[in-house]
Amino acid sequence: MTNDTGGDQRQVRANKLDRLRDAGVNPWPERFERTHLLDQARALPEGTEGVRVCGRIVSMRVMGKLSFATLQDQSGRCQIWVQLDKVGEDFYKQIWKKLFDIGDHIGVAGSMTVTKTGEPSVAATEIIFLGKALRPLPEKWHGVQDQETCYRQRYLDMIMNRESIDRFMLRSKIIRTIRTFLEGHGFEEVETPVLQTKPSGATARPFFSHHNALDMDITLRIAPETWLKRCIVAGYDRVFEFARCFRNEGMDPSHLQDFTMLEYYAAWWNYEDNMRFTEQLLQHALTECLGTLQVELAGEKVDFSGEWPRVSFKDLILRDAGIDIFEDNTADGLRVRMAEKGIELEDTDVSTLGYAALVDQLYKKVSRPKLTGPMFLVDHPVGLSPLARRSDDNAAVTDRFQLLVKGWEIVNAYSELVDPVDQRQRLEEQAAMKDAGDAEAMPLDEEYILAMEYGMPPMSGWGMGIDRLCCLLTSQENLRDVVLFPLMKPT
RNA sequence: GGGGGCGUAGCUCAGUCGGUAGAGCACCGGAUUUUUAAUCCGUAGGUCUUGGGUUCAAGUCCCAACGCUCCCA
Repeated sequence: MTNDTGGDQRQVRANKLDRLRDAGVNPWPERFERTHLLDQARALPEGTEGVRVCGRIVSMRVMGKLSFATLQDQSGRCQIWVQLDKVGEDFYKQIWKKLFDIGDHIGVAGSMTVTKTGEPSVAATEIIFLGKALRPLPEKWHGVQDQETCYRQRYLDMIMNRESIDRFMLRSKIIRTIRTFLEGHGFEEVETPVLQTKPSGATARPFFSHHNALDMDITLRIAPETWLKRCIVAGYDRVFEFARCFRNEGMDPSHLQDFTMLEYYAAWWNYEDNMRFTEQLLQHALTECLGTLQVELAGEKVDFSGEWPRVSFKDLILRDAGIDIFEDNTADGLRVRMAEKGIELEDTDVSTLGYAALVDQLYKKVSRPKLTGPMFLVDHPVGLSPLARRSDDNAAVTDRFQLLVKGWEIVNAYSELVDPVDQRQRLEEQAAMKDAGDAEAMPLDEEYILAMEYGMPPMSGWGMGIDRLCCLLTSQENLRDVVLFPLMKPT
């Protein structure tokens, strides 16, 4: 080939594809018999024979009769050493030099060698073509820097940026570690429906869809909660689910519409048992996955060791705003005192909020951003927690906790409400708020109350944003950086 | 919803006061038997996100759209 313009690198590679076929080389063969991952090969003693490795070519240093190339697989990288008189002159000059590109997949058979510069290398006696890449990889030194490309073409990000693939491997390990821990503590993994006839288990705006066969509008689940509690009614002692959930709300670095929530329910526990278990679970996960209980996030040290402080909702707001939220627990009373303290909630129509929603907004405004944690926020007002058990000591609050880290709510849990009469009443209040225009309020779910009426044991339930936890443990500040393929608008 | 930043070769980035579109890597041709950001010689590669406008002249200034991003709410 002489007059190739080189302008269109894809066209150049497409031409090489034809020439590979002309030379009798299958550009996409079906398999390769491998003996070692690349990092395993690197660790082999010098002189080991019969080594067969494979991977993607990520760099090539080609000379007249001798070449080096670096292969990459999931485990890492290893250099290969290609010598003209070992692989044959025709192959070296016509196939290897002319038709192999960075980005292609190849297999190499040979023996382990260490080069003069001390680099472990597979000295090739045979090179097997395993897959043509029609497009060039990004630049070898800088890789892909563009955030948009990293999200839209995550595979490029992961090919080029080792820390990116490491981050996703760590996410898998975190999930694996937690799953194993739960299984080791008597929890059964179950799967519950994503398609729902009405959203429940949280206060959030759902996605809507349509079921054609039943000609029925449906929503995607916003939480697996009421299904998992039905499992406890059914007789499971402890259940959990890694549940993909969907909430049709605002999108920012700490909220995605499509996210993974781990929920578990344990019969016979209360929320205090659950707080202690939460400490064990997360301390175990941190130790296993990071080897430390000190996590640095955005330049701030977060220490997960020991027992984490418990702070009540009331005390927290009293501390940060000087307001006792229970002194006059009406929306109007709270509005008056917020005005006295000069606290304004921009962009929110304060006059329409109910008491509970107002407390929630106040907390998000004056307290949540300041919290580094880890800290258990406890004793939430009843109106904020329609599915949580009312405290026996104070009917205005629930036996609930949230784990806060860096202003993020990582865990939400409570002693579950198992009283079907109280439950009905509270869902009726929610339904009334929904009728009054609160899009987040929970509708009344008769099917769920029916299940409750068959009898529930005392139990404590727990939910954790897996994506947020992964951000914490990988020192990321944007959820999209721990999601393989985040939703992007079409270009 | 409001505000800021960004969009130039496959990738990473320059581009001055508005005056011929630049580099490195990658690619293409050649040389090269211990390289590892290989080296050396020679080439080629552009709808400057899109659409309007101002101007003798726009990557550059103005307006709008699209996409990404950050902050505020």
